[in-house]
Amino acid sequence: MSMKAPRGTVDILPADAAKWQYAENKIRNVCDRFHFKEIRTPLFEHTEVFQRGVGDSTDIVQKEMYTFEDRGGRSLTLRPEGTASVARAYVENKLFGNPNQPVKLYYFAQMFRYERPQKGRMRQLNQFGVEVMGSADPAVDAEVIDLAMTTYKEMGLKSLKLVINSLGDKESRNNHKNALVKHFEPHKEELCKDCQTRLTQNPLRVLDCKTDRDHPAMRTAPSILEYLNEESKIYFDKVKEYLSLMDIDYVVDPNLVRGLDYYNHTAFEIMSEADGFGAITTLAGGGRYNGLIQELGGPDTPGIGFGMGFERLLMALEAENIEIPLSDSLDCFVVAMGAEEVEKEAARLVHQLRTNGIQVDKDYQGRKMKGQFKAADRYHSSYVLVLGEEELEKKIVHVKEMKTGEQVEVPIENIVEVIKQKHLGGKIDE
RNA sequence: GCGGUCGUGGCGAAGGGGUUAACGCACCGGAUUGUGGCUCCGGCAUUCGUGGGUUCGAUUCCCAUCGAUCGCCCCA
Repeated sequence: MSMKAPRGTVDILPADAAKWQYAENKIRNVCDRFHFKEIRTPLFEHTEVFQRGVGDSTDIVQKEMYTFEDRGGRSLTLRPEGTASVARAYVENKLFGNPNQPVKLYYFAQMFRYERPQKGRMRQLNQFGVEVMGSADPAVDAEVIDLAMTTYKEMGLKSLKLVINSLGDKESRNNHKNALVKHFEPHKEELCKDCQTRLTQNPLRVLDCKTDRDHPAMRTAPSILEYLNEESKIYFDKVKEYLSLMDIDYVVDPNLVRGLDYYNHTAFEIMSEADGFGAITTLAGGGRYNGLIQELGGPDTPGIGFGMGFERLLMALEAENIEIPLSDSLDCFVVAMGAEEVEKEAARLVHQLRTNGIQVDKDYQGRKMKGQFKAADRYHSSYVLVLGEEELEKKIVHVKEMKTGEQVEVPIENIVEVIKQKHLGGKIDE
């Protein structure tokens, strides 16, 4: 086969699409209760939106973006994440002028990142995400985390771990950064290559390194939490307090460093602890980004949000053996057997039933009667309507209830009525 | 971007340099002249991811490439 979906992309076939719909409906329901509104932004943006929004030094911008030039010579990029786009929309549409602050938004969107695919990592991925812009209340941080946790819990997930940290405000971050450099500088030669470059570009990341995790200097490295100034510390304490009173369990991990430049204060990740989940355990991640909106040309506006991987959500459901209730049924299957006149009447009948709110299908493969019944059985059809030469002549149709095997004769003109009564009762709205 | 494993019919899965590439499931047809879920019989021919090489001959050996998968980096 030469025509294949591009690497890192997949087709979501009907059986799976039903699961997606189920999960999406659940999530929309949660968002509705939290009073979040949906926003849809373009699939691509000017490349600069991500360069400035996400940050030039990040992996995403440096090596993962799908960037192309359009026919007008503009540099565009398929969105690699959601926050920068939403922030751009917030600024461009002057949502900061809306009296309903904070603006609470959610989105379902595909993201694109040029990475090596593996389980739970695709080049085109789907995220559910949330952004709250316009409030610096720590209770909002808790609300956003609550929304994510509620979503997972209502899907039935149990093996979850919420990890939080504070990156502090600008002053705290700078002080910590300087302390880190000072701390690791004497050991620079002993650290891995990546860490040596991290030390100059983004010292925070050194703490996250797995290669050097056992280096003695790691243990004694200055924690960001020790460098939080009074204001940042109070803020973080309040977030934790709100989480506690909502009965949301969390673990503070001072080494949790989110990969995007725009984060400050609260950062969090939700991970799966289910057995055999794979190497990638992060289900969702997010944090506060108080400088981002200003960076994109808007007023100085605080914000916080998260991105939740949809593929990973479904993986987690599978890992915890959570069944998704899927309905795979059919009200009626019309079996037609005979000359063209019969086929014509069958087509008319199918149409008539459908326009009366009944779910109907028929055979189009030229199957014999037995084959048509087998098909009806595969579709789990409740009823089979048999129409042949005889029936056509007598203007009737045989209605067989598949579950019981009972079969009755019904005049064609009454068929809609009878099916509705027999099977669907008052369920159908006209 | 780096490393390990793998790539046979719709699906699952044997095999191994040489006439027609097992088997199971599914599907279609027949036994049952117009009725499903059981049983029996039959059918399912363009071929062993793709390209190249070695060879008298390759699906089986070698190389490359693409893809899948697991791990590293990093993240959803």
